[in-house]
Amino acid sequence: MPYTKKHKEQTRQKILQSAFQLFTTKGFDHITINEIMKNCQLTRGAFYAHFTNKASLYTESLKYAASKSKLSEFKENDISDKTWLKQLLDGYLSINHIKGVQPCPLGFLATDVVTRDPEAKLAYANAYDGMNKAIMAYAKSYTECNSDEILALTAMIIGAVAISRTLDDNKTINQLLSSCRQEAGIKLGGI
Amino acid sequence: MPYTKKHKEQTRQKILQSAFQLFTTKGFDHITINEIMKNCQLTRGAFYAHFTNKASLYTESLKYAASKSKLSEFKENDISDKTWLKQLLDGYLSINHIKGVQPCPLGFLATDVVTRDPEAKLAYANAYDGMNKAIMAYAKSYTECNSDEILALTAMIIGAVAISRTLDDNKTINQLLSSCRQEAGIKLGGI
DNA sequence: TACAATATATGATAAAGATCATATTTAGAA
DNA sequence: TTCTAAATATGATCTTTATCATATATTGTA
Repeated sequence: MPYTKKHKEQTRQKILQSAFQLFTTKGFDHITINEIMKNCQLTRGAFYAHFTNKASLYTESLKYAASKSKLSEFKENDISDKTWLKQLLDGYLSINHIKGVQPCPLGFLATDVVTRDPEAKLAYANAYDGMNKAIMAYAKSYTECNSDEILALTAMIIGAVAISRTLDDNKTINQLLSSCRQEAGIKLGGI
Repeated sequence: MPYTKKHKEQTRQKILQSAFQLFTTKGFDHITINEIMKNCQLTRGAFYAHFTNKASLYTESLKYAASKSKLSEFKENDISDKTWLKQLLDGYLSINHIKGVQPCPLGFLATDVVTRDPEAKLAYANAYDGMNKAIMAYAKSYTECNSDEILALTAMIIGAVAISRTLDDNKTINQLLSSCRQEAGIKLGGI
């Protein structure tokens, strides 16, 4: 009985993490299984001991990321102060986020996921739902916003990330991000 | 001297139109040159008499669409009434738009364009700039909005389109679109 | 109507990359 | 230390598709 189950599970998670980072920043079609495996010090062949194919890895990596997301953590905590909002805005709408540090799939894969299989789209939709729920929960404590206003707010935040990533000029990006931080802050009762 | 220049130009435009429709709805990597040509009753081989390669077709089709966009028309007209806003919101934030009728690349290609070459990104950035300018021009007449607020508004609108396309449930889509129409309408001085 | 130049179509090539089949390595247990 | 089953690596295959090379079709003009 070589290798402990723990070891395999750890390897699996390394692959998921690697895949998530690369898929979100480059998109499904621009990343090879080779690259994903190399990125976590493994090789192509090992892949198929863990996943059936590339498409399922994509879906699994989305689920994996959602399960580790800070957004869901926030939801569980009793939100007791406004630091959550500040963290959200400063983290999500930041140049660091745009450049790929802890990317959120909602903004990064908004177009990419459209052409994926139903499972992948479902994973994306669940993450989207989670984000809305988390912000709605916050808004309930601190604002008079109804859920429609939160839907629009979420679209703005995700849109800002998606658009920022298409732009080359950092000044333009910062202006966009700053505008959206400002608007979101106001809408959510101040930071 | 067979074929008039006009004929070649018309063929070129047919290809551009076909490419734009297919690229925007499916993304660069999920459309083959074959499909683009078949979609306008031509075949693969004819393609290279008009364009050097697939990447340049993508860029050209973005420019082509931008040049025909209603957004730029709006900018040129003296905006004399509020029908422009109504048309924008009802057209852009509509299920018809989401489903691919006259797709706008800003929402449809937000992620896709990130991995394209600099020329394609520039074409996208120009279209984005055009949209902002058009809405800013409108806002100047009808609201007290500053340009930062318009940047956030545009992000919301584009984000709403991008997210809607990822979702399968029409009810959810309509709710999102309706929320954003509502918010945008208020922000821009009522419809 | 026949020609010429260009547009279009067809067949060939070649590269990339997902997946499969097989070989090798690893580490825990006897 | 040796053995074994699972994990990992390597090599081979096969499909897809962009692009190239060549052949055919078209149409305005003489």
